Amino acid sequence: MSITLKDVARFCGVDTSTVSRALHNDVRIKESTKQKVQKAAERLGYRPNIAARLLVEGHSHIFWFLVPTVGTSVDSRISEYASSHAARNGYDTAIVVHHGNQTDFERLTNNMGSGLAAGAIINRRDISDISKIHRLVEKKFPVVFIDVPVDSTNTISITTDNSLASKELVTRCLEAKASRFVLLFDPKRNIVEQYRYNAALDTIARNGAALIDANDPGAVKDFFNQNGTVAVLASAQSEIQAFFRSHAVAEPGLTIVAGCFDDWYGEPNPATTVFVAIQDYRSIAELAVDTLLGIIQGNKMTPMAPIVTLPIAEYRVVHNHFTT
Amino acid sequence: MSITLKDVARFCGVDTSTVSRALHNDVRIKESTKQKVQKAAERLGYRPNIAARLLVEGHSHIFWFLVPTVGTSVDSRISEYASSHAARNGYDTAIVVHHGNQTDFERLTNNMGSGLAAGAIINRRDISDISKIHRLVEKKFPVVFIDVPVDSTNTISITTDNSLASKELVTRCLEAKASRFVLLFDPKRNIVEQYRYNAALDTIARNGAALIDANDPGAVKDFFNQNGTVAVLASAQSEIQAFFRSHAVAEPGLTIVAGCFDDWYGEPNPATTVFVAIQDYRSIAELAVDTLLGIIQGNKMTPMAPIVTLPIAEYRVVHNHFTT
DNA sequence: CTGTTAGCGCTTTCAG
DNA sequence: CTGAAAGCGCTAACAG
Repeated sequence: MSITLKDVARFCGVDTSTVSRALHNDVRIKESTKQKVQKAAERLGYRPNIAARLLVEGHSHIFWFLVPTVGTSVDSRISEYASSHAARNGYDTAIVVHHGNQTDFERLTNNMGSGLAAGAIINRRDISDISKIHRLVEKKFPVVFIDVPVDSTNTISITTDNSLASKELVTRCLEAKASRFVLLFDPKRNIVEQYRYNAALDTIARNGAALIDANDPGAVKDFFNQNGTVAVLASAQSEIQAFFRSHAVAEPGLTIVAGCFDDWYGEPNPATTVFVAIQDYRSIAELAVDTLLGIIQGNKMTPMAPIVTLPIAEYRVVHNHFTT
Repeated sequence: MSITLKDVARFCGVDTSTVSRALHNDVRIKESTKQKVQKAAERLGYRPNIAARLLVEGHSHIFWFLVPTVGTSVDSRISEYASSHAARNGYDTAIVVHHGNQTDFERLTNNMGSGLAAGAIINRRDISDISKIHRLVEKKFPVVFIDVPVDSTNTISITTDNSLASKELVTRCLEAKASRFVLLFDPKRNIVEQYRYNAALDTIARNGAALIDANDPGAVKDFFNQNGTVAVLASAQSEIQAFFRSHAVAEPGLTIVAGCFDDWYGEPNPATTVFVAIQDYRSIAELAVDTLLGIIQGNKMTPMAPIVTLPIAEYRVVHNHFTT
């Protein structure tokens, strides 16, 4: 068995409550006993039993960060910032993966509600049914949604202004003289894709550029076989790259540009330039944590909109260093 | 307040112990009361208080996966597999980030030892002082190290056979006719880099190929300005890419190949081919989880070596689709 | 300044 | 088959 308060108390010849208070730096405890107790605790290797503390206090100091997967830029960056910011406020962060799997999601949701977590930041991407969460929220469990918003009056979502970002990416491509576009956003996948698709579509139409259907092989072939400048837009690098690899040919008179979100690794070939909308991970994370803290402390000072959208942090431009 | 055992008990007109047993499907409870209790618990929305359960049972069913950062391939892949495999064995996994920061690492280590975690899988990359962990291990806290091994008799580490992998990468480059090498491994950074560096060095020397010093600007310039085939090896894509971008020129008579670990995104230009050693994330993860379970169950059946090395899962070859 | 006491919600003997 | 009672380790009134 490990060392408990009782052991330290016996060792020091005081009561457990005195030890507890001494270790919490209670002002009422004499400095000398504090020293004595703290030394003893250190020497005996005392570690508080979190479960017992939790049971008494009724709430933990751990946030859960519920994500579909680690390993995507959004989730990993936001969780890094969130865990740092939470730590600054005395909370630890546990990142928990739901694999986009409804069963896992609900099991984890149950566990959250069982007192292990003080609150949760949730990316519900790939999860369709979040009624369990709504039940938790009704029971005052603090929850903030992130990235993929939820449209409901009693929840708060924090996300990037995807419409604005998508519009900006199209604009950059237009400035780079693109006159024909392929959009790889899938509006049926989720609301984020939908925003990105619609805004891009709208901007393309407004500027009289041409939209080519990515699913029409003839049109796509034609897309890469004319002169001029073309643009390919998607949420992720991998989608653009897969599209290039299955369709693109390096034509002398053709210039290819691309636009995507979050990140671009490796060289952009055959594209000459890629515009990358880097989300403001830090602001999203810190706002999520602050909001969660506000809810926990019953802070109704700042009545927030159900969905808060933040602008893109930076439009990074990746150039081709090794021309095709 | 939330619904407790007592509430359910009162609602059913039975004792709390009966409710507890009914919900655990205890054989001694009459089928009819079981039904009644389970229905009531469901209807009232009863959720067990994990803290209370933990307090009496003395151990949780949560593994901690302690990583320097999420967002690198190794950590994210392994944690995905580990969390799935743990779930199959009735354990949840919390991924906790130590940011390669000694203070965070030790605080989290303390928390682990406080009963919240049943055991931990640790990637101690970027953490120099792990004496706290050794103390935990002495107190029988189940720990398995992963990726970056620890050489000590009372801990178990699971890692890739980096020497073998590095040797293989060099061999592939040699087969691709590379005669001059640059190694970007940093043997001073950690033991993994050291293994990779030494094995590569050895294989290059054995085969009579030339090693060029990456820190000598003149030598590097010369490296890219001769005809023939050259190879650049590193642990991560980003290092190779940065090296290319600051030094490489596309020369007609020069062929560039590269070798690295874990992943390659985007196009490989100016390299024509990249050999990627993909670690066996799944085996590493599952072995780590199984080992942890073994330790927890006091399973001394399989006396393991302190460091277990696994072979690479796959050598992926990435070709240049859009030639320079 | 410190000890006594009660109780957090649950599991688990021990009785019956 | 079920109830009574103890106790996990800790915190927080309440006394003194």
